[in-house]
Amino acid sequence: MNQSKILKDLISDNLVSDPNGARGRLLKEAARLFRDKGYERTTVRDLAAAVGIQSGSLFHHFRTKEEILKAVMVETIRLNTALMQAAVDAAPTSQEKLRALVRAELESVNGQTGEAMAVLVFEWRSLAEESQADVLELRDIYEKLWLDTLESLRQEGRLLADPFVVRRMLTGALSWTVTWYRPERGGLTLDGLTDQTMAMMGFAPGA
Amino acid sequence: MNQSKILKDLISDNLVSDPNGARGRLLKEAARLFRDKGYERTTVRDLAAAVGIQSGSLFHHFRTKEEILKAVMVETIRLNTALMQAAVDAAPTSQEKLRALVRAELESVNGQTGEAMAVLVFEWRSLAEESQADVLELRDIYEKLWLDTLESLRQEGRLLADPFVVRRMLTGALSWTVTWYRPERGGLTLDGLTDQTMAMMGFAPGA
DNA sequence: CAATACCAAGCAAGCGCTTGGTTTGTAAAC
DNA sequence: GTTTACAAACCAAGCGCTTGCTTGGTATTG
Repeated sequence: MNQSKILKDLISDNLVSDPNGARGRLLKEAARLFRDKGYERTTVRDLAAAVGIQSGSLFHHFRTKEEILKAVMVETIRLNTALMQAAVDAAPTSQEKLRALVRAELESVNGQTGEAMAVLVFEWRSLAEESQADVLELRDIYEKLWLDTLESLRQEGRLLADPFVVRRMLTGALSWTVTWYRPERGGLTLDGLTDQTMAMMGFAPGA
Repeated sequence: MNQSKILKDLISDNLVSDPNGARGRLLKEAARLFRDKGYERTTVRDLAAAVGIQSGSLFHHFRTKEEILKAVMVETIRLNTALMQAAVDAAPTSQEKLRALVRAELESVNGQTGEAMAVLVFEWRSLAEESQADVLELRDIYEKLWLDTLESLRQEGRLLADPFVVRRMLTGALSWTVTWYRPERGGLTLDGLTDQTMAMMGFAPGA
């Protein structure tokens, strides 16, 4: 199952918005603005201007500004859970599953959905506590993918550290790439960056 | 040279504010508030109330709110550069130097100066661009400590990945601990967490 | 008696959001 | 194939509130 097929399925199930529709376009622009300027510094007037409507008209689609932030996060997490699930299923061994997860997360963070993923990481505090709980529930689903894979490696003796700790370290390390990784300069590709991440943990490429 | 000696030297050189003075107390409270609520959500009235003065009186000590943010960052980076320098100097081998750096950064992030370090990481965007340049200059000094150490390990064949990439991965991973590491629960000490970090990279403890 | 530290009051600007009314898309009714 | 009906999408205006910061004056300190 390829990536665009996964996206289409989610759209037809109403789990993520069609990026060509009004709602989807707004969420895309919102993600970009929230990442670039931060949620607090982005005004509803900025958001409205980005999609060419008046600020008041936003509230026809969303009840509050915070609902926009939550929608960005929820839809992003849904899409990426599906992508990661597919990546894991396609890989045969534990080490290859880990590589697939690292690669998928790097792509989430630095690719198409990068803006939204950055928002998920850096604008967490701006979500109301009640909304945080809802999003956390979704996040647990895909955290399990990581933990199962890391647990297998641990049992195979190929990982020295605690899977829980490693997952959290990787969350930080991979998310942080959004602040410095620029594929257009330096010649480091996403595959190259994936190899470097694996190498950092002592996994030689192709082994 | 122990930690409180280092702090005292910096204070007498006017490089960091005495935490008992008016300015130092404000910066400490500011760091806490900025970490807890974010820079934008923290008002000058919040800051003033935290040290028991009127909001207008803040501007007797600082010209703008942003100047407070910058001061938090600059003083934190100065202190931690000095602490890291001491930690590296005290360790004999490359691996022990790396362990000392990891340990020192974990302590910066999760210990006394943790609030300010979290601000340095997560409130970066709220700094005006001009201020960012000033702080970046200071940061380069202590980044060099890391790169020199990682470069040595690389040449010894004990590190498979590129030092630049590893340092950035570690920046993310270690900073991120501030969002989940709670020494009071779970029984994982800072030393334990340091061991886990080293183990993740394939360095067994005490080797 | 000067400098430093502070207070009380408030201003101008910007914020999220509301309101009442108009346009646009769609599809059944005639 | 034009008319009617109606909801969805949007605009223009602005309200009530909060924001960072200023001002003019008063204690406090060496």
